[in-house]
Amino acid sequence: MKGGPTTMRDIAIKLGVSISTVSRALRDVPDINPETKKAVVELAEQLNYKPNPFASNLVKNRSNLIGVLVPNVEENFFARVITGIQSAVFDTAFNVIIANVNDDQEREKRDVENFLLSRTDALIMAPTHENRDFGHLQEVLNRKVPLVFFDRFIEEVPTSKIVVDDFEGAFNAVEYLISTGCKRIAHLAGHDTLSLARDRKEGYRAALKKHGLYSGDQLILTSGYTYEEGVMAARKLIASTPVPDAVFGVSDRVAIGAMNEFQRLGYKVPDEVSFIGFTNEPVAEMVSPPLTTVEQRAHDIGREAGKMALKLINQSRAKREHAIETIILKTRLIVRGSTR
Amino acid sequence: MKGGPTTMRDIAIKLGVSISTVSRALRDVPDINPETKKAVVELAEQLNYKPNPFASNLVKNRSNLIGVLVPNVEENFFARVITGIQSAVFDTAFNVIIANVNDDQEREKRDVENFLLSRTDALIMAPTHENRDFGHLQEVLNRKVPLVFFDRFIEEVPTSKIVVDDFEGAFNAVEYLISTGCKRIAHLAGHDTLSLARDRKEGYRAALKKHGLYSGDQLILTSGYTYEEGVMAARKLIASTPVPDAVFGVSDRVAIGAMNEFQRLGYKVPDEVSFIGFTNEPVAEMVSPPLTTVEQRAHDIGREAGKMALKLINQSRAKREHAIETIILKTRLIVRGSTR
DNA sequence: TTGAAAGCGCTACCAT
DNA sequence: ATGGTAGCGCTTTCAA
Repeated sequence: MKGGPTTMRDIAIKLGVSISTVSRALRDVPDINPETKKAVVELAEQLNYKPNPFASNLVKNRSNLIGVLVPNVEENFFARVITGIQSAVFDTAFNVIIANVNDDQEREKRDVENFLLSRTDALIMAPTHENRDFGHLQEVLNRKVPLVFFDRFIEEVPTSKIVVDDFEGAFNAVEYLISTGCKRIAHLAGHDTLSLARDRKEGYRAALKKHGLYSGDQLILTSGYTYEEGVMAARKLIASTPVPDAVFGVSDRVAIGAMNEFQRLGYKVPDEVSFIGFTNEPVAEMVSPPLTTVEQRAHDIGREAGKMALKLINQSRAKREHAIETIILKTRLIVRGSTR
Repeated sequence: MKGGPTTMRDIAIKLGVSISTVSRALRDVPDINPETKKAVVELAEQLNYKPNPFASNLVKNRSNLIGVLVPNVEENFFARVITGIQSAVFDTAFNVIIANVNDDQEREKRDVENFLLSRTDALIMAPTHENRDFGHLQEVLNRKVPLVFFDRFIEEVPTSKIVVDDFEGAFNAVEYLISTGCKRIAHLAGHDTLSLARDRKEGYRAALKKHGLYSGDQLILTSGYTYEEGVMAARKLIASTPVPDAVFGVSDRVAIGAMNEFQRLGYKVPDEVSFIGFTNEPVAEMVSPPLTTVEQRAHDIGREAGKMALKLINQSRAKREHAIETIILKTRLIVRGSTR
């Protein structure tokens, strides 16, 4: 009995059994006398015994930690994904540890290495934009640490992923614009480094083509995702002739930036110009008019990613190889006041 | 040489020295021959040696983890605080582990206990609304684990904290409304369980009193913090006579909800009614008109909290007692279009 | 300045 | 069903 918290040793001594027996009683192992088990568990309870995670981690070389890397927690989408992951993992033995990468590949590398050092049992991540160097992710695969991508993924790194159907989401959005009578639909696009940006752009093109409205990419502006970039893009669109009668943004923020700037310069929304965004952040319903957008199901993405990580962890333990699985969630168009 | 990663043992054998020597060489201990140290460090580098955190944690009974508990990551304010904490901790030996408590005291208790089990070296948290039971926090104090509150705090739990001057922020906001000619200023208040809600309310009252405009609390509505609650509150205000000519909200969201509802029902903002919020979330500049608000310096709060946690950890190590320190950051009024 | 040895708390293997 | 023992990788006495 040394000062610190109760250990198995304490329990073993008080009960006159061996430490091994205590260890077995406290876990779900078969070979244990129910009465012994009961006695141990009761005494453990009474002495407020808590296992020391380091000791068992050291032996088992696992951490019971799931590492999550997001580009930026301050983006509501990623915050919601985190909540989703946590809800999937909440009543398991695992804890979630979050790294905020700030869309910086160097930081991503560093954080992935840190997670590997900490023996995280799985990694869930949305890789950064500029991923040309996959060494750190390859290392994750080499070590057989389960890796789950969400939202974004890297073709060259074969692993499981959870994404939404970006193509279809964009397609439906643009088709909806067409159904309300819009003819000259601009797209504020993200950079082609991200598959989601490419897919949304493709969905946009496909919808136009289907309805005979596609005549090249003149109405595509590679703006980026932010509010300010939306404002800038709007100015360019307004300078063009004729001015578009609808704008489909790769993100809610870029769409809102554009919408506000159009309105500031005197255009009526949605009468003269319609706007649709992508993601359905809370801000979408607070702006005027409320933004029609594509629900990206952040929470579901997170929950599925968490579930998949847990599943892969169990598979690893059973020494099976990971099957690479892709879950594609369907989006849903949320119609609000920014469209006719 | 067993398959796994390089250990100190591997280095010791290759160099023909003892493990103790390797251990000393790899840390900053004085009693070590510079040449031995050099040789060890070089070989370690070459073999890509990485210390096993569990082993050293087991011995030292520390985790190099700083636990952060936030009510809800999906609130932009808390996401920004997290970024701030991470920026303070980034190039230290520590990692930040985040728990998302969902404003649920039971979950907070559970997560605090988890952190204690994981031997987190410090805790940074904004306690939940309904904190009547402090057992888990008392336990943190008992164990001499540094505890830092931010944004919210609990009088009964004496510990260091980082807050903004809520009273002054509210006072300045309301005084600004008065300076623009508003006379009948309503306050959408939070519940008195949170000191920040009480302080903002007091700041509101004090500004009115100073200018002879206070005549009781009839214009105070205890609405809550959300957009929807703002919408509801607006309806009540509009039903009252006379209708207020300004609204000061305890949060940006509640202010925006109210502002949108006033506008929907035909009121001109800011000509007929002015609005001020609190926090300066990004949404504040996206709504129409852009919301005047009190900058709450989330990032600074996080950075200060992180720095304070690190400082307290070092003090603990030196076996000194913690000095309880309170850092009060000054707010700043950001004037936009929702006020005259 | 270095080495040997004990031990952090737990798991897992081999006996019995 | 239980106990003994070795060992996970590291830090930290104590001796030399």
